[in-house]
Amino acid sequence: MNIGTVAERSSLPAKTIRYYEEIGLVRPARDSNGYRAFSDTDLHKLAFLARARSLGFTLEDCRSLLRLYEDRSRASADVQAVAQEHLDRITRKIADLELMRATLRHLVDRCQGDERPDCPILADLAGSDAAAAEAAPAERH
Amino acid sequence: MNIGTVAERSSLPAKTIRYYEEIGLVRPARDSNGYRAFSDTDLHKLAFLARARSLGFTLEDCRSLLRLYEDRSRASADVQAVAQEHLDRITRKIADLELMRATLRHLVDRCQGDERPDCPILADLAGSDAAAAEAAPAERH
DNA sequence: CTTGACCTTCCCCCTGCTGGAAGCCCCATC
DNA sequence: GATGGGGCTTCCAGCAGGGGGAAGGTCAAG
Repeated sequence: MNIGTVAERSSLPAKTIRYYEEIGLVRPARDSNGYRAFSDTDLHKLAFLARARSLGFTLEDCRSLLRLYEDRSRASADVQAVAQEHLDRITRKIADLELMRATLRHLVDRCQGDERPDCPILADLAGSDAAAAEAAPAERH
Repeated sequence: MNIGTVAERSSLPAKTIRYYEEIGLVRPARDSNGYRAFSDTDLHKLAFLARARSLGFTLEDCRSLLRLYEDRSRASADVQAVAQEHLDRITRKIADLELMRATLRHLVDRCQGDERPDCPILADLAGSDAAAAEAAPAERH
């Protein structure tokens, strides 16, 4: 298979596939004309990568997962550990974003949104203590 | 004020402040020795930027907000629009992450986490339809 | 034979910094 | 006056995770 076919079937852009080869995640063979020649196994790996990326794993996580996937004597605990760590990162990220969202929502709600210049959002950003005390649920320090 | 002082007071690294100057967010004067000479206004702007960044605004958002902040004839609606758009981005991001989290949590919970190789996490990533149908709350398409 | 769709490599661009090297500057100390 | 240790300056390189596009080789159809 050429890269276009594989791109379509794995739903990864060709650019991305070339990049994954560059960083050693896949190692397709080459035809005599220099074209990459992907096997079914390569395609399978790329689909694996696409799915892992869609779950938010970093490329380094993907490398580990792919190694485990190919290691028939792996321990499922090792896979679980990678996934659990990622899960924790996601949970922390969500918590961060929810804090931001709460603060922003509060500020946006309090802003009149008219043609006048007075704005609690800018007041908060400018560090007005009154604005901070009154408008921001997230603490400032 | 020299950059070190300003860095401390704005709680931004000196490197970051130089970067903000490079992209035109601040324009400190220069002493005869070439050192950056920050005014109170510069410091104020940097603190504004630090706060806006901590709320997750992009640097381009920051540029807009700073312009509005300095425009005494601004309409608060314009500020609100920037913040609302950012709020929407955050909300979408949280939704994405929550989808990932639900799927991952499900997979991690179903994995035995022992020394055996069988693992629903890898089965899902590998696109096993059985694993997908049974293990993944997030749809695959 | 030409056209157009592929494919190749190459390098720069993005966001938002961070680290490091090489080289001034300034103040204190010996 | 030399020296030492901070500061400060610039520039260069790099991180993730690719995207855009140029310049050129290849291949099958008409």
